[in-house]
This record gives sequence, C-alpha cells and structure tokens, in this order.
Amino acid sequence: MQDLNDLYYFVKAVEHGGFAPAGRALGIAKSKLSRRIALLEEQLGVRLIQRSTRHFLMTEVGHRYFEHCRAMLIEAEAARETIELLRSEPRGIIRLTCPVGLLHFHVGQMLADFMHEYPHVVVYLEATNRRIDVLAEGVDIALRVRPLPLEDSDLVVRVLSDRGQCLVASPDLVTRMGGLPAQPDDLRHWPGLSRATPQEQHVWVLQHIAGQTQNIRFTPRYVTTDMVALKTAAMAGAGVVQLPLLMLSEQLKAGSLLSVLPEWAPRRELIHLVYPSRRGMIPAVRVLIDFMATRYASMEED
Amino acid sequence: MQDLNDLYYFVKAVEHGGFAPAGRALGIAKSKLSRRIALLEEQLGVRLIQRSTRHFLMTEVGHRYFEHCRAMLIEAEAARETIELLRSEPRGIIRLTCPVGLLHFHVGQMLADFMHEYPHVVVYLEATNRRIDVLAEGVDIALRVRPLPLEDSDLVVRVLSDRGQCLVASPDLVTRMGGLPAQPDDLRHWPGLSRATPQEQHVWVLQHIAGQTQNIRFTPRYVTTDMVALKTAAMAGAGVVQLPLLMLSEQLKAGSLLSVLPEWAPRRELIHLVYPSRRGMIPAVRVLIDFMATRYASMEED
DNA sequence: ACGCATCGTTCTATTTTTGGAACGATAAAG
DNA sequence: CTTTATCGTTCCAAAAATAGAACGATGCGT
Repeated sequence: MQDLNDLYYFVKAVEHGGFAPAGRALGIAKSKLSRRIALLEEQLGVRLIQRSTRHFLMTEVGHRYFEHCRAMLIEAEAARETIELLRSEPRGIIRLTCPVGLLHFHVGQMLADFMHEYPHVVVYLEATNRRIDVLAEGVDIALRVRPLPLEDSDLVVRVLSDRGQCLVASPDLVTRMGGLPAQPDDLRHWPGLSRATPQEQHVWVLQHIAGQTQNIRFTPRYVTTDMVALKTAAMAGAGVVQLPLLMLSEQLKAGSLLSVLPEWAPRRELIHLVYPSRRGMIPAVRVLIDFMATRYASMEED
Repeated sequence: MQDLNDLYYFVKAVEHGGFAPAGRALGIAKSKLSRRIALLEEQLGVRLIQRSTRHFLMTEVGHRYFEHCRAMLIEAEAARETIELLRSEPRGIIRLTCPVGLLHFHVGQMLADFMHEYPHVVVYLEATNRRIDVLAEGVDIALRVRPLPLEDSDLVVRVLSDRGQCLVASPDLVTRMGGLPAQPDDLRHWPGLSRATPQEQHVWVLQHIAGQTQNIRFTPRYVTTDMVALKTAAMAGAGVVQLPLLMLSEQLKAGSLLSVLPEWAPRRELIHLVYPSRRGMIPAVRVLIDFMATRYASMEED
C-alpha cells in the first residue's frame, strides 16, 4: 500500500523547489523529505526528481505524477473542508503575521478577545515588520499597513481601516524652533524622526486640503520601524515625526504633542489584511477576518 | 497536517463494514484501524462512525466525508497508474489463486516462465480448491475450472481453454469387468473415483454425440479433489474416473488408460480466470492474463 | 585558488507507531 | 439462562520512523 503522505511531500518539495526550503516551510526535517521521496521513487521504480545540492528538477514522469498528486491533495482538502463546514464551532490553527506597532495598538487586544471567544482556535502569530511572502511561508492572514495605492497582488485584500497620519512635535521643540512652521518648506531645517529602514528614502509626502502635494526630504536623526520608540523620542523633543492619528489621540488632547502643519496632511495608510484565497480557507480564518473587520468598524464610529 | 493514510483506512473500514474485516482484508492489525480512525475523529472533531462490537454505522457527516475520501483515493490510484503506464517493464505484486490440480498441469510451469521473463513481478499464489471471494480477499486474478454455463458475476471473465473431459479406466479393470461397457447404464456397477467433496453428489453427466444426455449416479470408493491422486488410482485399476483430456494424453497414447464410452462425452469444463475490473489493474496483471491466454492458445494448437 | 553557505544524503540515538494479547461488550445459539 | 464467537478498545514490548548531526557536493564571492 502506497503511503499517501509521500504524495503530499512530493508536491510540497516540488512547490518549494527543494527539500530544505520545503522542510523549513512545513516545519519538518529535510532528512525526512529526502528519505520519503527516495523511498517513493524506489517503490514506483522511477525517478521523479533529478536533484543535486544545487539542482532540483522534476523528470517528465515526475511532472505527470505531480498533476495527479496535486489533484489528490485538492480532494483531501475538500474532504477536510466538508467537515469544517458541517461543524458549528471554529477550530484549528491560524497562521497570522502583523507589524509590531499595529499589534501593540488594538490588534493584540483583538486577538486576545478572539481567542477568548473561540477557545478551540490556535493562533500562531509572527510579529514582524518585514515583508511576508504569504504563499511561500504558508501564512493564512498577513496584516499590513501600507499607503495608497495598494500594490497589485494575487492575494485577496480586505481593508480594515483607513488610517490618518499626523506630523507632530513636542511643545519644547516648537519653542526651540521659534514656533510652528507656516508652510512645508519651513520643515527642511527641523530635526526629523523616520519610520523606515536606513536604506529607504526619508520623505514626508504632504497633501494640502486644497489639493496640491509637496514632498519634503529630510535627513533623520533617528531611524527605526518601531513606532512606540518614535513617539517616545518625539515627546522628548528629539524631532518631528509622522505617526498614525490613532496612536496620538491622548497626547494631542493633553498637549504633550502638537500637530504640525494641520492643513497639510501626510499620505493616509490603509490597515488591511491579505490572504491567499477564499478556496481552502478554514472557517476559523474567515471568522477571524470578519471579527477584526467588525472591531475596526466599531472603532471608527468612536 | 492530516495523515492522508487515515483517509484510506476510513474508506476501507467502511467498505468492509468493520475494523476486523478490513484488517483481515488489508493484512493489518484491527487495533491499528481502531486507533487511526479514533485519532482522525479527534482531529476532525466529529464522529465519523458510530460503532460498538456489533454495530458499525457511518454518521451523516461520515457519509459526506467518505465521498471525498474515496475521490481522493481515486486520484491517488490515477497517480500510481500514470507511473505504471509510463513504465516499460511490468512490476509489482500480483495476488493469484488457482485450483491445485490446474496448478500442477501447465499453470505452475507457466507462472515459472512468466516470473523468469518478468523478474520485477512478485506473485503471491494461493493454491486452493475453495471458492474465492475475489473482491473481499483482494485477489487480482482467480483461476477457475467450471462447467458451462458460467455463473453470472460482477467480475470480468477471460476464457483460457475449453477443456474436454474423458472417462477412463485401466486395461486391467476393463478386463476384470468383462470388457468395455456398451452404454452408460453399464457403468452403474463399475467402481468409480470421484473428484468432489464427500458431501457433493457423485454423478457423471454424459452427453451423446447425437445429443441426448444421461446422468449416471455412482457411489465412489475414493473421493478427493486432487486430480493427480485420482489418475494414479485409476491407473492402478481402482476404478473409473472422469479427468481432463489434457492430463491423460500420454496414458491414452500408451494404452495404460483406456477411454470408456468414447461416444458419450462428459460435460466440458472451461478453464478461465476472473478479475475485479479493468479499472485499477496494474499493467503486470494484464500482462500475466495475456501471457496465460497465449500459452493456452498455443497448447490447443498441438 | 580558497572559503563559505547551502544543498541532499546517511547515520544513529530517540521518539513514535505497530502487532498481538487481553479485556469487556454483545448478539446468537443451545 | 449460559456459553460461544466476534467485535472494538486498550496496553505494552517490539519494530519502524524520525530529528538532528555529520558529511560530501557544489555554486558563488573574494
């Protein structure tokens, strides 16, 4: 009797282009994949993959076999989905990624509430600001914060929130600079704090309420992707920073941070999530997506 | 990651109506099936089979799952067939049954020749005169010798040879009985040898060359299903026996056995084989079927 | 040319799974 | 009612599979 799991391993090894990348993606030892495929080839009496340390190419017979194996996996997945659809309670593992700053504002609490409400759901969360390859990394949901326009993609997109941005500075810095700036060019000699990586351009893209746009290049004295750190530095008077309004409401209300050029708004950012496809999605993933969309919607009514 | 083999076990357990019969048919421990299905149910979070020591019923959700699992197995089998079709050399395991007497005449030598010619084919042979349930026992080919008409069946039938029968006795017995019989009724007081089981009727069904049929009941002095033993006893003068012409040609030619009532022929028997279906048949099975058909055809030209 | 990073394969101590025995459940037969 | 045969489940010693280390292969960069 053939080991049907070996057909799965074959498909995954091919999709990832090698045993090592497939092993990393699946969380299993590459030695297992090497052994399983070698045994499969021996049992079938054919070579499915011509491989060396640098080459990993399917044979012609491997190609033919691959199509059927993939069809088999689709049927197996359909079987599992049948069960999920018939079940009333979401369960299973959700693999989720989220930028760190976003996680600390609202998403962390949302996930905690979600997991409290659906105790049979397991969430594997990676908090990271790096770009995620959703398909290659087997991620179910990737949360993102990006400015318009969103880049074209094969992934399905769900917008959660349109996030306003604000340039702010501490009252102390404003005083030291001789008062608030009157126009965007006045900012060129103000110290800036940048939420980017060191190699990226440091630009404030500002749009006037009347419509025109100005790009203000600046040389930052502090560069990090961590928004909490940037806010802390801004409050200490280190420089001007562009941050989401949502994380500034207290300080603006208390006057510990002042809005800079309020009639010139930085480019808005969309909080959104992406996932590979509606096909193959377990109900728990769909429930989480809807849960977060609902939560953000209720926040924006406040 | 779901264990795809569990889907196979689920389908097989259901098809055989229990873990014990499925275990026997597949040659694996019922405890394994019990464990695998229990784990599968736990992982899916549903009950697939309501079972006790006497009841084995799929749930509704089990039914839905079953259809998809079976579709998956069909795809897996298609994958394997793809490989077989692309291979030039027959290989794999063939499960074969054959009546003992037939095996000793020709089939044994045929199988030896076949295995010599196709060294990558493994043959599991059961030599037995009992009735074989081809589907339940997972047999690829069952060889049979039966009189016309062949019984209706879901199995595919391939006739290999139309086997003439002959009543024979030794010259010594003929002398002791006062010469050859003139008509069938004369045989009633001749000692007979029966190729049957003790509970079966002992009847010679004789058909005249002009068409009429006579049934001659006899009380055998020797009953066995082993045709070689019957022939040996006949040659020793123990009685009259009905045997296939094919195993008598030497003795008839040498005169060590004489044809009794040559114008009354016993019912002919068909040597044939049955198999479950052309779908799912590995090439090696098809090659063996054709091999035997060719061999019997060449024998009948002699 | 050499060093390095990463690959697939092989080895072996460890982990997981299995086969078969034992057990309780349960229907059928006497 | 008791006995028997057969079922599915659980247990545990034995068998099989695995993870991770080690190794050789190989392309790339210096």
